[in-house]
Amino acid sequence: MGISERKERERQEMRTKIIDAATAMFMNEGYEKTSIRNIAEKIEYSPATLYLYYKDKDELLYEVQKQAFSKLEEAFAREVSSTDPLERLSQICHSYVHFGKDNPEMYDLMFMMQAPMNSIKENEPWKNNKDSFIVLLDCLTACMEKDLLRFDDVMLAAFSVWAMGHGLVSLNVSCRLQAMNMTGANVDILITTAIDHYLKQIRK
Amino acid sequence: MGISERKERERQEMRTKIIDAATAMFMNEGYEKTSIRNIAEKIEYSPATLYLYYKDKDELLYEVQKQAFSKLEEAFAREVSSTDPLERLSQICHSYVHFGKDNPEMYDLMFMMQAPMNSIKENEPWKNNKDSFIVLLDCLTACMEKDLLRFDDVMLAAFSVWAMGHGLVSLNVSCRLQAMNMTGANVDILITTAIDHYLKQIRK
DNA sequence: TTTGGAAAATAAACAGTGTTTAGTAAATTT
DNA sequence: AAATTTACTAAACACTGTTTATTTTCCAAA
Repeated sequence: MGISERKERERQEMRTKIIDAATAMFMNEGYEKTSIRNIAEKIEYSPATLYLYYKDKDELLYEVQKQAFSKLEEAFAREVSSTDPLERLSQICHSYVHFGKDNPEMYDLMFMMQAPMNSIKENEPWKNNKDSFIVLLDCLTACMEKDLLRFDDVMLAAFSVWAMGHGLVSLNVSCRLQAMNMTGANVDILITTAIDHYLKQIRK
Repeated sequence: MGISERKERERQEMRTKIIDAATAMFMNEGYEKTSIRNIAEKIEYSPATLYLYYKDKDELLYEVQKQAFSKLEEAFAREVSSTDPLERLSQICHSYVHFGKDNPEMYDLMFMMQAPMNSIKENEPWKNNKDSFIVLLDCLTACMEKDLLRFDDVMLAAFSVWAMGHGLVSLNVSCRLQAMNMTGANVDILITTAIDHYLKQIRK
């Protein structure tokens, strides 16, 4: 019978309706204005309804995070095009930094906030970032097969590059770059310079 | 007359009483359990009283952050002892990482959370981290005077080292290292290895 | 020493939050 | 058409940060 299938389809439609609204509010209105009640109002349902589709707010945030990672992967697909491994690595880094600069709220949700990580079951790894991490991992593997980098271990290389990129972006997102007294465009230049400098330093 | 002086002294005592309680709760009970009401209960005053001493919660968090930076400076004073600039740089990095690992809630407040930064006046730089940043800056200046590092600009060097250290620590604090499937002690080793590797890479 | 006024502390309320429960309305099955 | 499952929601609960009006405490002058 096709009726239970329709029900299941409607259920999925409702789920995407919710996270689409949540994602949009997150990007436009920001984290502050994104409450269960506000999301419910936007999709014209009662707040309690959201709990029929998601266990709690953390689980909802986890789904929004998943959406955000899709957007990062899209950015990679658009901006990482070179066949030269080193050039690819540079494109990945700059695409990552660019994404963080343009979507600070999303970046916060993806890499900084504690909340969405609470809905991950014990002994189950976080896998929302898997695909985008693999992009980096594959690129570094290609680099190291050609012996282009000052690393012995691919995992260590991936972790190091990620940490540097994340360090630069997150210090900006969390407004800690006020430490060095510079504003706006200067910060962008500083971050870009730092990334390029780092890529030179790890090159053989 | 000494009476207004006593009043001022009592006012300061009350202020420290509040942030001491807040700091303790932050470190022991964690961020979740640290509400204005809970702090007020701990020091046996009404919640409204706190607002006679601090404008809002963000300002309170900013003061707690200040306390946290004092603790980081103490850690530096204890653990950064070498006269050799490169060895000093290594000590600074490891002390920083160690601090972040042992005080994740404090680290969050110092370098990741948005909240405490909201109480900084426009056009006024963030200065809670000034002293600890200067420790790094001085060390790097000494390193570069002896031409030991692959950097031209001290500020760029400081920013890069800080970003790398922060990247490593904050990805751990925010539980994003579940990405690489490893737990507990392995993560510590990975972070330490990454730091040491980085220090080698930036050395001339 | 009593009284007036300033200063300090608070009770209670406001507007918001995430979440649960009990009850209603709609859709499906019998 | 009646019974039952499903979908939804109104209302409440226990919190949150913050403000206002009121009370208590303190000090200084009459």
